[in-house]
Amino acid sequence: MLVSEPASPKRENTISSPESSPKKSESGTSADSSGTLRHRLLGPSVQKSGQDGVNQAAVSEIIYQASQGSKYFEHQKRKEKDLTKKVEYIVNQAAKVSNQELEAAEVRVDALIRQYEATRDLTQTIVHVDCDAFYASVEELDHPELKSKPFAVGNGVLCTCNYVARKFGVRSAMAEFVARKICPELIVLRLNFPKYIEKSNAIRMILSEYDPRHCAMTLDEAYLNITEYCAKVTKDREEVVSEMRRRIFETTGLTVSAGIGPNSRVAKIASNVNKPNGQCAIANDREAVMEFMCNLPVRKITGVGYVLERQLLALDVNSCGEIYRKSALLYQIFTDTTMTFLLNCYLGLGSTEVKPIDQYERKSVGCERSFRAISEMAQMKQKLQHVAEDLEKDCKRLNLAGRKLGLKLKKATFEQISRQRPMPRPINTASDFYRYGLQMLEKELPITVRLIGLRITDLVNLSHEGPMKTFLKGQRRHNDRLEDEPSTSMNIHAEFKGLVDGSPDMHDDEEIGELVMMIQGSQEEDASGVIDDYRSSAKAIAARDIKNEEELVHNTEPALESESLPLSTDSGGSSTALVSCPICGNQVSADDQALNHHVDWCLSRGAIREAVKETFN
DNA sequence: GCGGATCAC
DNA sequence: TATGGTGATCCGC
Repeated sequence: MLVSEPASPKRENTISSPESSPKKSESGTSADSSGTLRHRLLGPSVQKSGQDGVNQAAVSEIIYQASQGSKYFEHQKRKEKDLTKKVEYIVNQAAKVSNQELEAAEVRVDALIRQYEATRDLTQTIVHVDCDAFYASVEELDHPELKSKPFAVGNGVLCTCNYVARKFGVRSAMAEFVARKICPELIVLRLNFPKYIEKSNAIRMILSEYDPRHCAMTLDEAYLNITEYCAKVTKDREEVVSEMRRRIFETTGLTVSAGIGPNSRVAKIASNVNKPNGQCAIANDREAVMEFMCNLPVRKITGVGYVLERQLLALDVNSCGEIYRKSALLYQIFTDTTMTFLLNCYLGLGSTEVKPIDQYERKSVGCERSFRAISEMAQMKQKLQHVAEDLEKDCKRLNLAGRKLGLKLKKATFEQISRQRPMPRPINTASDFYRYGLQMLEKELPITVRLIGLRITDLVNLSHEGPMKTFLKGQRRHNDRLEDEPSTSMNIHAEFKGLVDGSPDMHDDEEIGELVMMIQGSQEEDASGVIDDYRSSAKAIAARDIKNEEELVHNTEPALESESLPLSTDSGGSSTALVSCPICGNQVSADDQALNHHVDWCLSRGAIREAVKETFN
């Protein structure tokens, strides 16, 4: 059943003209970057829906004029120049590739394609659901009079805007002052998360009926596997999704768009096709999938951003189908990782597994803040302190500590620098964050910064139980662990990477007990001996090197953060006493664990972070 | 392992 | 006058 023969009929002959790229006439140093710079300044949401009648050239000119001369503008200009240089380099490299090399590459690429093709799974029906202009639509429910007026949600930078505003060329991620130049009558509302969270929960409640294990990526986006549901109700998948969308609209007043396909990649891309308030289904059929992908502009592929698009275009790869046409050349230019990613896109392959977001293990937690550029130490200390306190809050809430601390600075010029340092022990307090962060900051002086951020990695999970229980648990035997906590995010990472069982991805219980004591106990000063002991006992970090094969490339799977659970998904099923969530006001099981979990989710920065999301729609 | 970059949202 | 915050991953050294 595995068709090894690529469907795409033609592949560009290796003996193709080396001088076939017409647009290289301009020597790109600085003169031609004006055009691409405008493109860059336009931002990431240009090709999104709702901008049909927009005069992009005029909008682009206004943005350019409004930005010109600012530090931000100059930084973008530098970056654009660098990129142009890099693209030129790549084109030069491409010209040097010999026909012999191309032929050899062709053989390898074909082998790769056969290998990937063999993984194709057309048995699942995956749906990607995407709310239309989510924040804006929620606001319209409370302010119906806004429906006919251009308005946006955000603060300084727009998170999203309604479709009226989009007609003017207003977009998400646009600076507010720029947006007002484009659309002087624009109304800007501030973010109101409790409202968005509540609506999001209501939507997820409905999604759960179609797939209790759906994956809520953000407040306004989710993946479902409706294979089982369709079988159960013996209904057509399009009918099912249509009904689901109708129900969402009837109960929340919000419209959503959906994509249906054999895997998440196809579903995700398809959900944008008939936005807003539409759906698009791609049959679980190899030809249908390949055809759908074939004419897709490369920028529409999730994972292809501004930079990769520029590089692909320079190699005359405009559409997804052209990836195959140029695959031998691409193989010589890009890394294996990128090549794997591109070929999987061309083939329309993707993940067919959907699982709840809380099954993913968080790898870092951080906090950063922008402000007017400063250079005095006293002021920087104050900002650092503030960031450290915010980070502590998140750590406490998530019950995490970190073995490494990272400092991020953005200079007044918008140039960013980051410094990272292993800690003598896992840390999770503001005072530690501040102290060690300050040490790193001092090494960068003198400096003028407009942003300071702190982030911890190499996380230690302190959750579930208090230190005592954890300590006791540490005394037990290895075997006890398995039947213990069925759901927690401990070993999921390993499972995710296909390691499943004996993977030493996390620390075992003994280590955790030890860690808790170290953190809570010797808060002061680095008992170096003890620490070295601890560190040397740390297990080998598997995981990283395993991605050699298979996808996992460019976010094949959603890599997400922490807790996400709707209401009363509570599996204990015990007494179902309900209380009101203090955050969203919804009814939640009064069960301690369930309630805590829900509140955690409600407060989650992951949810709040949505503030700045919706980089499109 | 670190720092810079890219990407998503 | 003026352009976000959180998290992940990849790549080159």
